[in-house]
Amino acid sequence: MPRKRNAHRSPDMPTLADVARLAGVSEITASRVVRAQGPIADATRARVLTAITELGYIPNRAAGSLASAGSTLMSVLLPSLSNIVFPDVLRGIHTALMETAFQPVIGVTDYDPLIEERILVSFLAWQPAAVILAGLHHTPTARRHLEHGRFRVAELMDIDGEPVDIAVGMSHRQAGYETGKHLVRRGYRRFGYARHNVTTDDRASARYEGLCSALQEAGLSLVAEHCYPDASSTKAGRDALGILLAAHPALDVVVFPNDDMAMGGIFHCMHAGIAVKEKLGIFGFNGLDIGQAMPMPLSTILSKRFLIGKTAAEKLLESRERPAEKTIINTGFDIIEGATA
Amino acid sequence: MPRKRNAHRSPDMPTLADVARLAGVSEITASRVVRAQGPIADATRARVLTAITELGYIPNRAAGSLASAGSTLMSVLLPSLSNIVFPDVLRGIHTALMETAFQPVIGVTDYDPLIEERILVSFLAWQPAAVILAGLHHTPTARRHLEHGRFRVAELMDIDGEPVDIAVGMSHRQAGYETGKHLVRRGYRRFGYARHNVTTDDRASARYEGLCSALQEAGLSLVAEHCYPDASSTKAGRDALGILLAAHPALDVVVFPNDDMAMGGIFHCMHAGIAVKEKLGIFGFNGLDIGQAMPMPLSTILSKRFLIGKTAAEKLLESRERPAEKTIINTGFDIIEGATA
DNA sequence: GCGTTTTATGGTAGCGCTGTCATAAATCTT
DNA sequence: AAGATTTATGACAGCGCTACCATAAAACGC
Repeated sequence: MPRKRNAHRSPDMPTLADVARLAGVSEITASRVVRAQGPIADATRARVLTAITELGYIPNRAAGSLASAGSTLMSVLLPSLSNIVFPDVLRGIHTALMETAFQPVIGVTDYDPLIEERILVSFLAWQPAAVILAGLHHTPTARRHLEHGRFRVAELMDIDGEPVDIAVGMSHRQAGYETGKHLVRRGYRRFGYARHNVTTDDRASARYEGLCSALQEAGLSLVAEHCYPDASSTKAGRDALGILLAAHPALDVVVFPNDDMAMGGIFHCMHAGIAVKEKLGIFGFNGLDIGQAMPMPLSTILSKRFLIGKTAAEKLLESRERPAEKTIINTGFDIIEGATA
Repeated sequence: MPRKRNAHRSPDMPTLADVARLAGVSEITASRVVRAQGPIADATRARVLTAITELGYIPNRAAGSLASAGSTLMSVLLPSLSNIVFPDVLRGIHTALMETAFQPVIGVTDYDPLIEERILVSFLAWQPAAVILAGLHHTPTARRHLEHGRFRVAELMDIDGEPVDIAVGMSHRQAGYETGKHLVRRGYRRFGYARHNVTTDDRASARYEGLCSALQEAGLSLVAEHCYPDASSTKAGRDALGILLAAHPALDVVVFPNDDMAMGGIFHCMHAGIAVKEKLGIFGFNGLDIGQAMPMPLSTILSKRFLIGKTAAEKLLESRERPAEKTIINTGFDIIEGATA
């Protein structure tokens, strides 16, 4: 019976059957050549490859996914693309997937677990080979999907908790704690903290708690904090420090949730003629390149974002099946002494 | 005949048939409810929706794509994720797709047309609804695929050329030209240029050419240029300016291909005690937030990256079919006077 | 040289969904 | 009220590919 349905296809879009016919082999053999799977005689492979080139054949991944109940897609759910942190993670993922057949599909959750859940479900419709998300905190529904799905799962950035499958990152609580210890050791005593308004940034909160507990151990506590009523940015840091110092001029060090804001803090000091480090210490988080290229390199903690993304993707590729036990990979962090605290 | 092939599926993964059975309707009716397509009685829709919730049904997009010869994926090919420019574009795209069924699939080309071609072909295997790429310059093979494919195409950033379907961006040649005019008007005469090593960044080259022709019109020309032997970064700008000034101390203004490098230039001046603007003008490109949050806001050109991404994605969604005539949308640019030139 | 394993290939039956066409019921015309 | 239109639903056949099983030939073991 003749085809009835071709109307909606390009008439000249070749299929595997066309390739097989031209190469004089069966469809399944052609399929094996395309997927580089199973034993194929060299001569046969060459014939099929020639036919593919000749026809300009492009495999239909939808059909492949349907038939094999799996795909070469990797779902990546990131909280934000507004600062360079998550693009760095994405770059790491991309680097690991470069020479593989896998392709990342990106979603941005805006730090909202409900949006994360919604996007996750829509991604699952593609039967991804793996799902990568940030943090260990998800909605119950999302968590259920992650646990019961037939795909690998990597949770990035944070390792303080119980992962579904793999966690790659660092302890943000410890980073905050080490920040506190370091600054106390340096002689700072009157601590300020400049927060931003994203309350669901669990990592920032964990660092904050770590900082507080380090201060407590030293018999200190935060003298002042200010929450900038908007998202994190350099301007936010600059304005927040201004407000903080106006109310508490005696502060001798201010910790920021990230480098962007900390650089804003430095810019405020430059503008207001405050001697950074001598008069007021500034400490950030992330270790962005730009902070290190400043005349006075920012004191901060280097988070290994590229490495986290790359390691996670590589780890996911190791086995298609989820192993019995969970994996936690600590990529650690480095304190960058810098010149601002 | 009983199913033979279920072994590789989760046994409890419900299909449309399960939903239809539970709701007491045919598969196609259930399908119409899922896709919100075609006329459905309210009562029927409600019954199907209930069944979907009850079963936790997740549609299989691979099957849908196969049957309809189309997908809800939008392929996005970006040159880089290393600075915030393309993540900004991606954010714009993401914002436009937020409430739609479309999902971006990201590829990074590293400014290499051959990698772009390779990734494009692998993306076409998913029969995307649209392809978004940067620039108007592609390999002949890529161009052929773009022209003959059954999907919309948007080429971003640049509008100096002939698009395949839609182009959204600005004239980089003109931006460079306006930069030159502006600086000449300000009284600068001895121009330097600090380049980076990515020779395939066509936009940067176009700006460079525009700058040169503006200088020529004013009877001037570049006194000196330096090509930093590495990728663009703040450090690159800082080092490049150092080298440039060592060889040509008489320069009174240096133009950088982007804000990252220009900020590095400012950092060099701060470090070397050079009075920015009075002694040496610094001019960038992009209008990054961080440059504007500095005590001395960077003089630069604001490129509307978020808008470009958002506009392109919105435009692509307007019609599934490629219209007869090509569209060019000029999002323009603003000169930010700043305080550094 | 005769079983046994390995290598290379093919036939067939779906994977889960949607396009097409058909039909029945409800609503609108004049 | 009879025909024309719109609204709501369904039967069915594939979309292009791969899992599963089968088969035949070649290589191997002793």
